[in-house]
Amino acid sequence: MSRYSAAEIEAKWQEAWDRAGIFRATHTDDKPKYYVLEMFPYPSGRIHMGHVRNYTMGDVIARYKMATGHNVLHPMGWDAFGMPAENAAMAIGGHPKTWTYDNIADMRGQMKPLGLSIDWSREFATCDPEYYGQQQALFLDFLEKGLVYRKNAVVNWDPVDMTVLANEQVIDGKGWRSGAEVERRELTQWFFKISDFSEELLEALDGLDNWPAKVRLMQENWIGKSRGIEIPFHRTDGGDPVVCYSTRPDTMRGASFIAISPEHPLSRELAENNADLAAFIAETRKMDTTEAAMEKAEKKGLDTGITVKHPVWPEVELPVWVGNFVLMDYGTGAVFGCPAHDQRDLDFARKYGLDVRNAFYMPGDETEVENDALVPVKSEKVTYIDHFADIGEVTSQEGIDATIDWFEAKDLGTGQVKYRLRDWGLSRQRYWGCPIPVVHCDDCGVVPEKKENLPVELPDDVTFDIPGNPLDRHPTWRDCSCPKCGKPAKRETDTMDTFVDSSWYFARFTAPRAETPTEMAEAKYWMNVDQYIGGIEHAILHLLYSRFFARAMHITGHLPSTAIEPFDALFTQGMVTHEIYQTRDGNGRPVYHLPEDVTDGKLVDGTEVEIIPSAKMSKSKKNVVDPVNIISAYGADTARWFVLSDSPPERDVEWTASGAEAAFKHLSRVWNLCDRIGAMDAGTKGEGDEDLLREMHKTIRDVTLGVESFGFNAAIARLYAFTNVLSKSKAGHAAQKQAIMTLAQLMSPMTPHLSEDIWAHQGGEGLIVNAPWPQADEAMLVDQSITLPIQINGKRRAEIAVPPDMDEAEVEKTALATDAVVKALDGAQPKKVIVVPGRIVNVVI
RNA sequence: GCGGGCGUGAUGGAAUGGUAGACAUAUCAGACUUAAAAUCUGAAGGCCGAAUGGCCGUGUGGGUUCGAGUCCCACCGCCCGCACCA
Repeated sequence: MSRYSAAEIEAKWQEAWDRAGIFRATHTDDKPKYYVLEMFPYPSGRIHMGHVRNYTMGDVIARYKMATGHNVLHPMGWDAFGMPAENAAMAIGGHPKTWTYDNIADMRGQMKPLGLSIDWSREFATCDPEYYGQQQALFLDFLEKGLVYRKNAVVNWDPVDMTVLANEQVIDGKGWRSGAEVERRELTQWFFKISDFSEELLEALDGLDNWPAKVRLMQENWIGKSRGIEIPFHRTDGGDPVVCYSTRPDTMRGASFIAISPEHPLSRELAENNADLAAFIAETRKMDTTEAAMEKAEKKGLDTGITVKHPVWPEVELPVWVGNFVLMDYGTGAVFGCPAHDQRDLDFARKYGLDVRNAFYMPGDETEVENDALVPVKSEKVTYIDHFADIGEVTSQEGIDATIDWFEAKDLGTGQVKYRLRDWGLSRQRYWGCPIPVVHCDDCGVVPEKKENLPVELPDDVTFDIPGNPLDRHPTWRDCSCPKCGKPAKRETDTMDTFVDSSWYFARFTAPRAETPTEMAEAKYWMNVDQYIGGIEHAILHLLYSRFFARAMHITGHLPSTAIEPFDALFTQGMVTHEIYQTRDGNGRPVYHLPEDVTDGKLVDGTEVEIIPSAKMSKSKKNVVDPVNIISAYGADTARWFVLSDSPPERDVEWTASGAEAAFKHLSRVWNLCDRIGAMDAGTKGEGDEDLLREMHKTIRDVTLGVESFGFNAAIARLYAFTNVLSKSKAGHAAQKQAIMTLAQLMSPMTPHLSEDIWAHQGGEGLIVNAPWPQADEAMLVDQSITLPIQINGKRRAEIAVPPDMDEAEVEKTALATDAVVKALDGAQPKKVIVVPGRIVNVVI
């Protein structure tokens, strides 16, 4: 008897697939195409279990689709620009380019043993000049269509990475990568006009039926549509009115002050002749250097001395304050305060002694409140009658809309739809990114580089000994001639946000060597991505940007109109987690230990470790298992099998040594079964052939369903169960052989190497990867006898064995004849008998 | 604060409104072995019982239904996303 040797068979079959060029995708019309894509990795240098899980899921889909007659595209590339390469260059010397390409080579080497069905001929890295040159071409086309523009803006500045961050990249006031508190700076930057697409990006979410509802909802919230109204408040001194934005004009009656942003033009204007105000504005600016501080900062304000008239009751005058809490870049930078119905406004009003006025009265509340009366705040949600608009009850968005209409009808304001989504700032003051292909000319201003001069390549001779952007201080790289007038000019030294790189790579895979960003015929054929798989952490940024890019690429003629939603189906998989093992050093600080150094809760020297519940694998906590070690210990099939088993794919899966061990044991068992069946005499007759084959067909049905619905864990459980049946089966050789070959096929998306080997051992024709997916025989799915539970008043009391086609009346008769029912009825008639064919009988007494 | 999700054995989890706990881990027992590992066989939600069996059981409390882990309402707990957004 031979032993299951993963190392041997995995290398062998990978070579066989390579030789046959099985995974190379070619454009043919004789089969339906299927494009499966996993979010491409950042080349950090090591693959981790998260990668293994992600790519294994994609591989299961890809291989299943191949077996079901699809022309599959399953590519892989590298999201290769970004800070870590520069950080490495700063920390250990060397060049980001060398570091990155070395890492790519390493990771490719670690990935290939997984036996993924990837078309490596399409591989590229975003830092290849062939790729980013096409990205520059896209940029120029976007520029021409007004999809990208330059403006002066207050931006998020990461003082550690020394670069600008998009709003989306600021999390809790900190840089998403560096974790440094983000400052606000005013700079001239490039922006994608994603905000023009707010409504479309929002509306189209409805069509993304095969996206997780959660992701759609997150995008919806991020786009943040709100309907409100802009209302001019006329100044008592005759100056330009102060226009406020509100989504709750129904609270207008409770308005008791106006607050404008320190960055509001009026604030700036007034500050010129008001030293106190100038000081206040300067102070808020200083205070507001970090977003985090802003969130916690006390609400502060300063009275400008200006007053405005209430739009509905002009006799009521409201003071205008400058408030540090008013954002200039949302709405109009000016709001009216309604302290009676807003906690923040109330805090502000109390602090500065401003009025608190009730805006509504409760139904049934007989006492009408005077305009300027101070009333207690009603905290409960109220159904209220609006005082100034004769529009009845205002309880919902419809009521608010009616209020807006009322204001518009009286010419007191203009209804406005606003979005939270801002334009996407893409300029980064970094070296290791795609250069923005424009030139600054003293005479012509900002001039796009000519397409024939693309790619604008990054210079290799740069150093990272001082912080900042090496392109800025490069002696010659900046020098160029103006594409327009030919005079000496300077290149832009900012590079693009790396999210740009990942916003269109899926399209590039359809024609990775094209001389243009895409080739329409290829894009039309392969797009959209039929199944996209990746982490939930990209629910907003990457996926929203990609959706914008697909639209922009359509407008610029790089994608067909059918591809503006690039991902037909999205699946967000959970993480791979592991327990954390820690001890304490002399000062009580935690010291972490690698799982491989811990046995039975103890270190080699016998020290007991503290076990902290499972968390995302992270190097700093040392709760990592290196896929390379797992593959060399057990083989890729074991790793693949285990990351798919146990937990539903969308949930986290905990890596445990015993689980990995169990996966390996199971594969060995299947291998041994194959051996056992191979050793049987071909003519051997046995017992229970039909039972085995029935079970086999049910397994085909269940596993097929499982694979199609991302129920990989359930599919695997079913395969375990069938293996158990097969190993105990006394069936004859022919039936057992059929069973093991089908088992191998059903396992092949998950354990392709083992499956190939079994197939070959059993004399299967060709490669299993080319074999069509087994079909469940309907006739074999029906048992000759089924067991029906009998309930009495909803509690299970007995069961009967009946033929599956027995009619309901007969089933009822049989059920009523069982001892338990006869006894319970005690001669009486049942009130009701419910027969659910094939499932259950319930006798109601 | 707003929005969303989830609560099932010791553990991961399974279950189109129809026998709750499939499958796996850990555990226990047995076989094989001088022994261990490996392998194989079996037990196992809780309580009562020698047993046939009975009662209870999917966070808590109600409801709908012949029948609820699943649907509805309220509450408790945990997780995630968003947020000086007017």
